[in-house]
Amino acid sequence: MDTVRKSSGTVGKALSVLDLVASFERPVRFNDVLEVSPYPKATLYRILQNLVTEGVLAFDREWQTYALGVRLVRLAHSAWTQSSLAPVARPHLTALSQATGETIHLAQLDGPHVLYLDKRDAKRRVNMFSEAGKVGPAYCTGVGKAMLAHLSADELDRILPQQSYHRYTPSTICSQQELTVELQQIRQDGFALDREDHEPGIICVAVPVLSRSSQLMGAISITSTSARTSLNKLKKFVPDLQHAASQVAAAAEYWRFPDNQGTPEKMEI
Amino acid sequence: MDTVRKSSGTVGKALSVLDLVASFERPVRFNDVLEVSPYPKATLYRILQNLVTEGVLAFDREWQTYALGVRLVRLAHSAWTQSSLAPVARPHLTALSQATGETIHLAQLDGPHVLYLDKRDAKRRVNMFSEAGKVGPAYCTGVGKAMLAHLSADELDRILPQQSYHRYTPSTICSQQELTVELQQIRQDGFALDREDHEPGIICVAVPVLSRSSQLMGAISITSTSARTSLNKLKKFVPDLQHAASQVAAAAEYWRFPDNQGTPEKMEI
DNA sequence: ATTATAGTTTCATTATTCGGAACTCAAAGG
DNA sequence: CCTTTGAGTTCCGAATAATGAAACTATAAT
Repeated sequence: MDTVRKSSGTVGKALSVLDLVASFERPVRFNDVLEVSPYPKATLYRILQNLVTEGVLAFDREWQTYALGVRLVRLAHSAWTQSSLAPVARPHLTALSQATGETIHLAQLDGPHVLYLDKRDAKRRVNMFSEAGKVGPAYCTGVGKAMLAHLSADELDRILPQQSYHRYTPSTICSQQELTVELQQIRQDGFALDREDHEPGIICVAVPVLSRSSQLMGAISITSTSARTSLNKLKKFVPDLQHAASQVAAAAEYWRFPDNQGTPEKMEI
Repeated sequence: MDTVRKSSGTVGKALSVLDLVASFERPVRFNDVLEVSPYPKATLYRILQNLVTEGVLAFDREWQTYALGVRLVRLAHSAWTQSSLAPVARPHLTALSQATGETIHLAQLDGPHVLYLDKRDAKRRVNMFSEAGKVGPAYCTGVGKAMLAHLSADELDRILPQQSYHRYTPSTICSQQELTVELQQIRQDGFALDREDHEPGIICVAVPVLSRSSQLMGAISITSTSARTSLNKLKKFVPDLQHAASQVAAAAEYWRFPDNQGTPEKMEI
């Protein structure tokens, strides 16, 4: 189902096992993993042991189960802080959320999937599939389509075939052809719409976050329900979204600029 | 400074490089990493390349920098969801926060450090990886001491020498001897106090989360400022804390119980 | 033109990993 | 009580991947 990454080296294999354990969404026994893993018993055993000694998997003696370890949470904190748009985008998301009163999402691409990095809830609570760290499909979400539309042809060729094109709702885009047409439109408009593509009753408008050199950095969206508002009303927020996106892009680019600390002492002399 | 984990296998080396990159708290150039890494140029180069192809490091072509990749955020989301106390503790933390109006922390041990898994601010909720995922010292925080007090002698022998015993404030416990005495007291009392050990003006009371078999699972704390309240007043919350801790422990143990799905079909026949 | 610095590639050597097979252990079945 | 079964663990020669000194390239500084 979920595309397995090419796991070339030893590290790749270890990470693929980590993904395998993650995919169970509960602590698993050795045999559970063995059944779905491509590795022979002895090999898998050793890989699991390594991961446990490295603290990236946790082994529960009592239950004899493996689960993802806390070391990952620590690493993710660093990842969130240092690598992504998330920290610089924070105040802008809050501002958007307060200005619109709707749910705001910040996302990046993780391979062929959308990965949600941050979220602001509307005052009124909407029950929805998404929290920081969660992944979702790219071909049928607002942020996903906004990002796909701004990838290079090469990257699209690699990523589009990896989409599942599952029909979540009657309005889901279910083929690469349809998607390609939609992406063309999105590129022209500068924003993407989610017309209940992914969840019935959930609509959204999204814009990409692009660097000065038009490199894709991520996407921001405003989400609501068709009961409360309409796509046309949501579209009114596009300028705000675009403003926020450019602010975030500028902040992200500026943020890494001062780190030109190659040889500061020399320069001062 | 920060203790480097024993990195036995290939995976260990890769993870140690990941930690190295994380420790910069900003995107880094190859040479930055090289200078602090124990590996020769070619070796480090290959390790970094592997990590990039695996999506666990991100390489920025334009700046030629490495940063932790989003794949880690996804894994951490799974780790948070599946392995830790965090998901089951959530409602209990919220309840505590509302009952007391103070800041609540949930933490676990990650090696010798305290790793914060969740937090309730007196006022607003906190984003997942911005606060959750942070690490702190064990020997001078409420949650840290509460957890250390309930480790086995073996584990203490391993972990106590790894503490830094840095004097953050005049009241910081700065030696293993003093700490051992304090832990004895904590074991008797059933709760730990932070008497501005870590930050001036910040006080806290913490209790461990223990399984039925007295295995340490984590710790919960109520934090406040010495300006607003006192240790004696905070102590009044100990029963609430202990109640919450036992609820969380029970929930966590129950939660993994139904997964006894070894041979369900056979049993039904 | 020369030197210095950062990053990349090569390849013979060395160390790890691989995985079939054999083993332990505990529980289920006769 | 003995046998069977299956999960989990260990062994060890063969297969594979990692290692790192050195050479190389590209770019910037002198």
